[in-house]
Amino acid sequence: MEVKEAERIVIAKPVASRPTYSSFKSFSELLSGAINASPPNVCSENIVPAIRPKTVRFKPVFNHAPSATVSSQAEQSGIGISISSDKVLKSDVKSTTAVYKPQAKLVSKTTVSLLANMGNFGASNELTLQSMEVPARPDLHRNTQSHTETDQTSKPSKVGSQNMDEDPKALPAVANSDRPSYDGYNWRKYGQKQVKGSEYPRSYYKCTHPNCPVKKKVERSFDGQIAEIVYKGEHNHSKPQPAKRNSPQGVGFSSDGTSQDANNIPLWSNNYNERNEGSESRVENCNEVGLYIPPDYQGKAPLPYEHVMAGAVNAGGTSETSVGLSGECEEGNKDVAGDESRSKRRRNENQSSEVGTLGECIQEPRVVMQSSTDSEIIGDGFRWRKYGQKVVKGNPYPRSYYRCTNLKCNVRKHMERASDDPRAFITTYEGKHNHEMPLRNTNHAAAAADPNSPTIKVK
DNA sequence: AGCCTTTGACCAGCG
DNA sequence: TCGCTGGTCAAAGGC
Repeated sequence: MEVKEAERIVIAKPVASRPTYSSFKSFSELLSGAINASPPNVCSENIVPAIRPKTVRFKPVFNHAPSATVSSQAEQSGIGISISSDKVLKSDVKSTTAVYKPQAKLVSKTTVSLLANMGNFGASNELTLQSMEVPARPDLHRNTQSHTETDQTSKPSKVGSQNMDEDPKALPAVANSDRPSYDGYNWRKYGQKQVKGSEYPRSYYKCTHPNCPVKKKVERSFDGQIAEIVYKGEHNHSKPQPAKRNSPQGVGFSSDGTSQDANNIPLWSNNYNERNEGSESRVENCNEVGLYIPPDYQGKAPLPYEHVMAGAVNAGGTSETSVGLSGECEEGNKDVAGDESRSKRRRNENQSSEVGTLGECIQEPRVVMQSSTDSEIIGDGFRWRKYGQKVVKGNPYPRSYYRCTNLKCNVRKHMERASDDPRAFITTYEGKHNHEMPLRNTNHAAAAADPNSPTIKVK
């Protein structure tokens, strides 16, 4: 376990400084570009049309760059974002967790609270929300999947739960972290296993759609935070319609993770459906940016940078924009809890509000605010609107949810701070951009060029 | 009744 | 060829 993180960490280590927005963009842009475009560059492998959501874990260094956003940090730091998740290291694609360690600063509770206010979402599905440790805004962004992605461990899991305190109903969504359904697809968990290299158990999910080959692997921290999410394959169907099960709990991410959430949760729901989560492939080796992505990494989470960047961006904006959903925090833990019966978990989670410790967590009613502002954040080259924020049970830090502002684009991303390692940000991308990057200016190039910008190294 | 989670066991790939 | 590890299967149980 330890090892794992270490590895992850290794992956990206942004410098403490916060990325400036600009830089951020560039970086992100690069990333985004990579993502979107399937540039000829490198990606020799398959071009996956669909975006694969990836979970990246960033670990910000706590240098505090107060203002620096993660992204910037990354850039500045010259992060090298190397992807070295264990898996990555290994050869396999497996988990792709890129760890990025921006120096995020921890934010005071106040900040947190603010953030929280913004929205606490609990995402629970895949993502677990992390507590609000929030770094100042930028930091907020945590990149997941993965899913992954909270930290009860290190932090008082309680915190996360706090949110949950709400009524079960209110929290409805507490979804199970297990499933990542927030992406709009329905998933069935078919296995869970403790993987050698990773600290957390890995859960295996299959898209419940009849002929859909898509599978996803999610590693969740004890907190429920998603440490890593790896998608395989592309959905050969549209997203299921929202109405599904009921989630007793309510909206949000259902415990099941399945689409329920979507249904239930109006807020999110809009987006829930994302497109494909995964394409099988991975990200392929290359980013558009030209960064080389290790095969292993492929398919997995997005590059750290992105997240980072995004995070930074978001961060800036996050608070502002973010909408907060409250409630659901807990879900993420599901897996964690795993063993417990779901029902119990759900109940407990929802009901129990033990949590609450941190003021941060906001127990807010599920409600949701939709992001009022549409703050559009541009981090990775795409414009993102924060539509939710939630504290996940295990993670004291809030998770922020972003959608691509492009009307036709269903891509979403979740960012959160790893509960187990506040310094780490986890970003999970879902879906694939079906449009070009809005920002062309940005400094992708620059970023790329920027020595500070993280570099991805592949084997 | 249907669907999902849990979990131990089994299988396949790789070194 | 053996052992390890990851991924998947499938029974049991719950909602």
